Amino acid sequence: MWDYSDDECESEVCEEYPPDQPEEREIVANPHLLQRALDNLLERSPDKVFALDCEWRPSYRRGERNPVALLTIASQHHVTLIRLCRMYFRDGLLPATLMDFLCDGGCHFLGSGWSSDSSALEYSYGVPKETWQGLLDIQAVSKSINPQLRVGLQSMVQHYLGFRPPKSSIITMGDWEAQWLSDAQINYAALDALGERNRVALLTIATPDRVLLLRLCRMHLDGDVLPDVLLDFLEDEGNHFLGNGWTSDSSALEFSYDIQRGTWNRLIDIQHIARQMNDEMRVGLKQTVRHYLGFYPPKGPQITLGDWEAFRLSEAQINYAALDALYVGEIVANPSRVGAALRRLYNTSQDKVFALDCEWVPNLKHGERHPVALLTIASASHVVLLRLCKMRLGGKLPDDLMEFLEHPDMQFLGTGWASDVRELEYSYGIPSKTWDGLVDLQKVVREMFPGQDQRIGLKHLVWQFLGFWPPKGCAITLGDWEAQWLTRAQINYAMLDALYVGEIFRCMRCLQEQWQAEEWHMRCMQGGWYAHVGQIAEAAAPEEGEAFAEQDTAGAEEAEWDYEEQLAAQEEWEAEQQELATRMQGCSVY
DNA sequence: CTAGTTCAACATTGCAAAAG
DNA sequence: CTTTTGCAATGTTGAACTAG
Repeated sequence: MWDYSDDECESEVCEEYPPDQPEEREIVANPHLLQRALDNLLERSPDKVFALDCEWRPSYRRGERNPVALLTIASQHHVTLIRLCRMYFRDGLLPATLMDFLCDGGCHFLGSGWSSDSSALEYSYGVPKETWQGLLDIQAVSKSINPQLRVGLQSMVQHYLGFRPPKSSIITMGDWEAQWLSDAQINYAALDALGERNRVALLTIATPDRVLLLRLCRMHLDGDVLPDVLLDFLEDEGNHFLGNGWTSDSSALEFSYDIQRGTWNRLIDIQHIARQMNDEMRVGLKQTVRHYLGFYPPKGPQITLGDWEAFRLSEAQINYAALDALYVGEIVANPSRVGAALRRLYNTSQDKVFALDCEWVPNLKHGERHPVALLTIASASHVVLLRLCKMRLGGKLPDDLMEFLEHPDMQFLGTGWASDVRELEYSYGIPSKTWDGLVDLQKVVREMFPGQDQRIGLKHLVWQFLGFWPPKGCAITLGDWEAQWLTRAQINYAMLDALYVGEIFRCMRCLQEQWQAEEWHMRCMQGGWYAHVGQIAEAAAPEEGEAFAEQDTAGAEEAEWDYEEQLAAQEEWEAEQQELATRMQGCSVY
């Protein structure tokens, strides 16, 4: 049945032992001697740590699987080779004596790359995979302390033991593996290295959670209930945990060990922190702040979310009032008056930068599609509301308007303009190339902050650059834009919507000029925004800027505050890392 | 050689936000 | 209410390793 004879196998085992060979070894090929051999093994192994390995004949054909021929059980000073191939088991299952030994809760088992061995044992002798729940796979350990190192035996031996394993035929290799695993010193060496690595290698992000995962795996051996030591450690308010992309890990843990996600409420995800460290602007966002503050215990002056909101709101009132009072609005429903209105708009504008926005009756039902009802054009001081739905245009915009829109000297702005382009093309056949020169602030911000959440609506832009949350009632947005008379609220809404866009753009430009902070500069360069807006700024006349100086300084101050907060957070994080490092020292995996 | 795994890249799905 | 869009979780595939 076997390619190589039994004698050959045994002689290899006997002759090729390394110098530090075990004092005793035993080869069992008779089921009746099994109990005695196991007792003997237990007796000589005070630490009850046993390494396991299986050997079977390689299969070279699809579907062909050879049963496990040899099971090696090794303690520090004793190796027992159980020649399963020589034994006859009545029901094809391993004898109870062996199974009892393997399931003994008082013993600790080790393996290397055990998954393949366990599947082979299951196939050969019906050993259920659950038997190995408490087995510690040193490949996993090695991976957790040194993810770069290959988990092959060659690499691991060389790394942990400092010499190259004898490279020879498959047989010697296999036997050497048995010997290698049997030597508990190796395991100790590996685990010693683990403790050491834990201290220094904590920065390698994968380490903490892998180690923690191993602990769980290890603890599970001793009983179905999670050990109190571990639970206490996890729920100890004095401990701090770090993770990297923890969401997926926590779900895996929940699935595997039924650990509640709530356990990780206090866990700090380094990915989040890192993202915020690199990005000063987005920290101002409400959601990010909530997230941010939610993770850090209140320090110094208590800054709650409510306080934040209050702080913002006071500014919001100022801004909102200023915006509302500053602008002159004009509603045009007569095609013949479009030209005059646009000329007024053009003449009162100093920088020739115009913000555009469209409104239409919402398509509430499937297949419904309403034409654009209102086109809002805003300069820095004037707003023109063109009620296209009242002009009886017959699917074509007035020439004056088209001329205005296609004028090369003017700069147009929009946010999320893609959908507006679609609607305008559908309603009035405006070719999309008309908008080639249009700056979409949404796109600009997306370029500025790569890697951030790209779902940036006008609401967020206003918050980010103007410092308050615009009131955006659904009732107005979803209202009837084709009504005979627009309500005051609708007019306000439409005006502000367009004005916000213009204000944001001017705020950006002022920030660009005023804020010489290095990060900002870098970010602008990176995002290509500098070139984008800078070009426009050069072409256009200088901005009067008086009305907005207040806002800009406020924005700059705030950004600076955020930046300082981040520095503090970074220091705190580093301190926590230190603490964690010392803490992890005390919690070796084993 | 085959079987099993791990990890990446890619596609798919569901969800939340934003738009009117 | 519908639609679109990006994100995050999930599923799938294939290459690279490791095992005998």
